[in-house]
Amino acid sequence: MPSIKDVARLAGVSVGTVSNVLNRPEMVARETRMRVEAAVAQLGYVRNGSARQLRAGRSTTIAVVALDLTNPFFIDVLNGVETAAQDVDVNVMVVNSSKDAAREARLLRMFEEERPLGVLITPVNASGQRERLGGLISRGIPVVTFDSSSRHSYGCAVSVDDVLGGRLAGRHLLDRGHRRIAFAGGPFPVRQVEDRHHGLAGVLGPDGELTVIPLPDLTVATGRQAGKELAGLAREERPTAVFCANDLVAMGVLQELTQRGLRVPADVAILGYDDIDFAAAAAVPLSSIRQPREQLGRTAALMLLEEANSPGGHEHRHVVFQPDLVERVSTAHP
Amino acid sequence: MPSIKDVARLAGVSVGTVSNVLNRPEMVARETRMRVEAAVAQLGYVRNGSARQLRAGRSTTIAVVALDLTNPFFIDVLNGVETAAQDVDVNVMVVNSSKDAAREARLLRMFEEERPLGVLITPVNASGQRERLGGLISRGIPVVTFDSSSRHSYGCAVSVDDVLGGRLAGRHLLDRGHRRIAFAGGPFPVRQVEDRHHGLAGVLGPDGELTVIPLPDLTVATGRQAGKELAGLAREERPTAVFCANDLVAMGVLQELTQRGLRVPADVAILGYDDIDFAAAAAVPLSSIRQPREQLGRTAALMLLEEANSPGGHEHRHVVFQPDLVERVSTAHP
DNA sequence: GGCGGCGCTTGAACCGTATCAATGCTACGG
DNA sequence: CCGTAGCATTGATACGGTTCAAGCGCCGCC
Repeated sequence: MPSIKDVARLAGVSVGTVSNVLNRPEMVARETRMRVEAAVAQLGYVRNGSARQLRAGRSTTIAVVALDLTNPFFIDVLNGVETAAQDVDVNVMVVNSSKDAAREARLLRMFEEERPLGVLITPVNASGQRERLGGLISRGIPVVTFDSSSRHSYGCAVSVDDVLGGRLAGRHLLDRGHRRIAFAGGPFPVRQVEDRHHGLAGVLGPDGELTVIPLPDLTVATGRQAGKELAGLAREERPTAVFCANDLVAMGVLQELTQRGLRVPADVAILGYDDIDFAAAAAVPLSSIRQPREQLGRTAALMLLEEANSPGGHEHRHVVFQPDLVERVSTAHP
Repeated sequence: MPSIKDVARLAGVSVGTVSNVLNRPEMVARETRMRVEAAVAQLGYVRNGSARQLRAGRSTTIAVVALDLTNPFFIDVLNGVETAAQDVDVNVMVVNSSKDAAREARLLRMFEEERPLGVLITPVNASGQRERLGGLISRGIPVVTFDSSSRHSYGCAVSVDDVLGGRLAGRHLLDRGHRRIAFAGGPFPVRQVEDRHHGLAGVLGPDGELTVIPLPDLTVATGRQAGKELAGLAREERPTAVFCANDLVAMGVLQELTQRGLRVPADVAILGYDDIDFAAAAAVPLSSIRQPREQLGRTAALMLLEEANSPGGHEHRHVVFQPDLVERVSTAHP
């Protein structure tokens, strides 16, 4: 495997010069540069990343710790991150915590060793967050949390106003004439779930009647569970609309209701959250609360890069985006 | 930032000893070891990954170049990879080529510099595959292709028999009494698409009447396009079943047909491919050809690790899995 | 008592690169 | 003709580990 020394020897220059050709080509004489470039090509030389990083003390890739890659929401966020990173020639690597705190801890420990340019993370849960992220932060590795489960973060953060999302949902359903409304989601310690519920409840006020269908998880499977519960209720006490804590749940509810002969939206209206592509593609296209996913990712990446590039003082910021409502058939007028 | 030297000084030993405590603890005296461990803890020392890797010449993380993270299929494969890697304490990092050849090339170049333990990849396309992967291979970095678009690979490969998948689909639809059958998929240079079509066509023989609805891409959107085409046909010439090149397409077809008042499976049966979770959760649960996704990933990872651990001779292998059929409502008897 | 062997530790070499002070060279102005 | 400025190149050093031959002290054996 040719090293920079081999290149130097072949080109008849010193290693310093080769390094200059590679990193600051403008400061080496044209003729020398060409000789070096020829040698590089001839040997098929490629720089050694570890050596560079060791010397430089910093990497050039940012790490994203995704909470759950099976949720398309994160994939879209990821796209935003990659867009921003690409512009400044920074690489993005993704790892998957799969909502597993132990696994997340392992990954973060690994990053303490690898020292990426920065870490973008949706932490698994609030408890222990401080300890798990502390190692990175104290080592000077910028950490930006996005869509965090915790209300207060250590460092920069970007999120979407979930209380507002809940309010949008509530107003929309009231507008459509619904008064008996269900909220399907959980677990409740999760901030997003709590906030969305809270926003909804706040808007309904005394006029509405709010039923909560608690779920252990936000997946299609638990959504079906919720659908089953709804379908089991007598018509006169069944909510006429369900607000689901995310689109996966909404899809499950939709499927179960449909299969049990209930019509959406005529019998029960369904409103989801996240506006994932699959939601629009459902049999009854789902209305949903849309989060600016790519923008979320892009902004998070930009904040991370900014922090990484300002060695001195850096003001941590907290950017909050606003969700909006996407109306589709599942909440149309009966 | 404390280095190994600081630890050595604090513990009153040489750096070599500290290194031994970290890497071969059994060969250092108990008392010394404890002193070193105490020093490590006190300083909060963590090893420098780049330095280790520079010295060792090899990394301990394997890289996965995913073709398209928006397709849940790959996420499941990824899970299999992570399972296998976890067992031997190897990390997995994911990057996303997004079906973009230029991007893939950039990522592979980066890996030539970073020298991961190995690279797992579904190449964007067959053409140019040799050049893009050649750099890695000639540098001794094992490459395993999975679900590759090319029929012949350089190195180990794991894939699923798509021709068989097509045959299973064809037989099933014939069994159900269908004779006018459509295949929706594309682009055709893609091996998977070609093979699935080929398998189907082979089984139909002269009895059946096969219509091909070519698509530029396998997404929900193009699936809707296909659905529109189907719905536009007069009843007597409309195929009574569609075999879709993947589940995303099938979902699009399903949605469009349903919205245009056609019943599934009564008017048109739909058969998908991949058996992603969303397929089971569709309004009309989709029948689909299932690929052993996690196993695909697990096997690919194991082959990669094996190659990485056999410095001498290593026989490249090609493992082919068999798909099977999952029957659901979308192809039930009318 | 000397010697061999064993268990543990040491110190130095090395991995491949970036950086920077020092050096050499040229050309130019005084 | 000398001093100097400017440019291109060099060579040494540091980055933080791992590894390995060599050293050291101690014990048991002959």
